[in-house]
Amino acid sequence: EDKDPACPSEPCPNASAARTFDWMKVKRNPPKTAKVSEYGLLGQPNTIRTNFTTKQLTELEKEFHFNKYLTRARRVEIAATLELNETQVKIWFQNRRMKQKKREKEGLAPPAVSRSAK
Amino acid sequence: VMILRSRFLDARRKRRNFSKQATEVLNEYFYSHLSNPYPSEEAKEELAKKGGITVSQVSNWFGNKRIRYKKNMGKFQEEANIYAAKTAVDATNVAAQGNRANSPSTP
DNA sequence: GGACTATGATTGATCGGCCA
DNA sequence: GTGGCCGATCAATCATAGTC
Repeated sequence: EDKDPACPSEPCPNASAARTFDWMKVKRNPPKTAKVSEYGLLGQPNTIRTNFTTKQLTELEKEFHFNKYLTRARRVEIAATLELNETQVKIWFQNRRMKQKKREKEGLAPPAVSRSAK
Repeated sequence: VMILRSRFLDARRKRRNFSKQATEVLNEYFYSHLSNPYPSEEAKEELAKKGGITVSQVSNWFGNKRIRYKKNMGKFQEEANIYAAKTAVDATNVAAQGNRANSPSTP
């Protein structure tokens, strides 16, 4: 493949910059949320970010309120009930914890019941 | 299927663009560290302070900026040239070079 | 008055590092 | 070696602000 030397010797359209640094080439592997056999044929169900339903999110949120961390058993249970991977449930809790932390750090007002219309 | 995309009342509803000052500060850092636009936690705090925004907002800004920049570098050329002239601090050796000015916590 | 673009925020998922 | 968590980041998308 080529590297696109940017402009080692070749003059760039503009006098300055426009170089391509490593961070600009970073490519993330596509999500492996594949769920083979679900549709019998691929087509393209896999890949792409999963869209959690309101119901799933509600249940996850409810569980989170009860326990910030999951046990293996509980995770399996929830995954089955909500029709999600164990990994998805695990990741959801991880992200949720980070979100909680973020809100506590800045928000100062983490929780609570929704203040009627601001 | 109901496509319940109704993110019912997200927080991102009422969004306000940053002040010119904030944008200025962020862009200056971004383009003067174009080789590695990943500010440290300390740097983010300082940028937040200078721009009058939160650290999270600084993080969001850099996240969006990096993605959008690399997605369409051409579109940012003009902007890049403008800020490139302002400050030139090639980041190749920034790591070895301490921070600028004074900082609350002693390095 | 409504496309059409710019931009800040959210979020499922990835990457690298750490630890038991 | 294996697996979960953390912190940071990516990448796609959402919803609004701004422009014409």
